[in-house]
Amino acid sequence: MLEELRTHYGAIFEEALLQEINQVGTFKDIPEGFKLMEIGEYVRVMPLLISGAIKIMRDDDDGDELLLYFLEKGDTCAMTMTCCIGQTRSEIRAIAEIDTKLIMIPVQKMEEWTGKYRSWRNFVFQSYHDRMTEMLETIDSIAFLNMDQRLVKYLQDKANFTEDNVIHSTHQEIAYELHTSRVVISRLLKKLESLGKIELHRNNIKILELS
Amino acid sequence: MLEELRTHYGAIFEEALLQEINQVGTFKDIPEGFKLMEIGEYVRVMPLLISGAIKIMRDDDDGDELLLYFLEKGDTCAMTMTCCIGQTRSEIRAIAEIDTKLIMIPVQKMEEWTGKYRSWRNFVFQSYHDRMTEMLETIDSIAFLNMDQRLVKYLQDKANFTEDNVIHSTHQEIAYELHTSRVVISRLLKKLESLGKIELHRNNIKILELS
DNA sequence: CAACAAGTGTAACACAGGTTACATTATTTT
DNA sequence: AAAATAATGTAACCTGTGTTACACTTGTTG
Repeated sequence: MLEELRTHYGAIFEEALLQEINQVGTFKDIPEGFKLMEIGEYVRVMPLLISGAIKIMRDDDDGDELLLYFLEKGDTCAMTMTCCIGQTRSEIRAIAEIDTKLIMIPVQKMEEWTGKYRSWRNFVFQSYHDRMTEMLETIDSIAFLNMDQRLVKYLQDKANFTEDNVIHSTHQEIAYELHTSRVVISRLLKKLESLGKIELHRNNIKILELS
Repeated sequence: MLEELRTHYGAIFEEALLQEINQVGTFKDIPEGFKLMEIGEYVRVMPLLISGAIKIMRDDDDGDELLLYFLEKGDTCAMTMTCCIGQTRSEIRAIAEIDTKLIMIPVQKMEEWTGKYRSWRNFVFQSYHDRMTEMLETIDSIAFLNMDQRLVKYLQDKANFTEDNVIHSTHQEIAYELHTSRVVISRLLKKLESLGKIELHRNNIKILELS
């Protein structure tokens, strides 16, 4: 584990901290689709991503849902920290988008390290900042963009972080994440196809040239 | 200043920290409408609110804007911290909604205190958490609610934190904050009035019974 | 292989809310 | 007081997108 830890966090954490993480952290392999966190659950561990991607969704009581952002390698769940400290429940749902490797850190350590390691503090603050920025981008999208623009952005983003120009999603799945209906997504995708920007197949969408 | 500081922050900060804040902080009286921060500006100080309210707006390049949330007494601008540390530019615009008293803390101190005072760390983390939660609420509103529901929520929120059931805004101002047009707001307000929930006057709206 | 489920394509319609245009009323400026 | 400006009221219209309904295709299961 120490090896992978060093690869992804060696540049930002000091040696002593790396050793501590190696000691108290638990390495986990998470399969695609696994639910890591449900709304309303208490948070007891903090994840440090090694590889893969975790989808963060917002849900309301009426079954409405919306994709907020993805966590990738080098990221952590910023909300986890304060949820732990403040003993509050999770506001979001976290699902492995693809197979994912991560290290689980127990709550108490996080608190301890914040006083002890400057690099840890900076990491936590940076994480907060990154997540804030992504929330702002999400707000920009839903407030200022039309559905067709949001869809294009969604396809681009997904192709980027999966490093695959074929997106393995059904129209229904995309509709859930953008909080719209399947018919609307099918309609807009068809328009994109007729513009020569994508190719539609069953269960997957090939991106030709979106930008 | 120490007195007011103690009133609002005495319960959460340790004595030594209160003393330090008193020494290095600058007390400021901000008049209603004053712009504290513009998008793209560098952030050099961190505000601690004593009283009043600060409106945080998101803008895009095309002149679109949207109200994100309000800061009140006991709050601070969470984004400020990491903007300072990371030397990045502000992503948001901050305007005094009403006359506001606050204490400005220079950047270097914040960093120092984070290592030195546990109470300061907790305060900063709590602030991040609160702001995150408010951003999520904003997302809920724009993603899951209709404009009439958002308007009602807006009126309620505003009446709450100004502790005044008369809202001193024009329809145009409300339209900007909810990112819609004046005509739409006028239309919906008129409907609320005909339902006996509000009373419309020039430059102000009296809330009768919204919930 | 028949039956079924899942995924997609498409038409027809409904409606919230954005746009344009103009009238009316209140307030400020000259 | 006249003129200009700001705020509001309202009608008529347009568009994006959500909804319903149904056909068709592909893969799966008994």
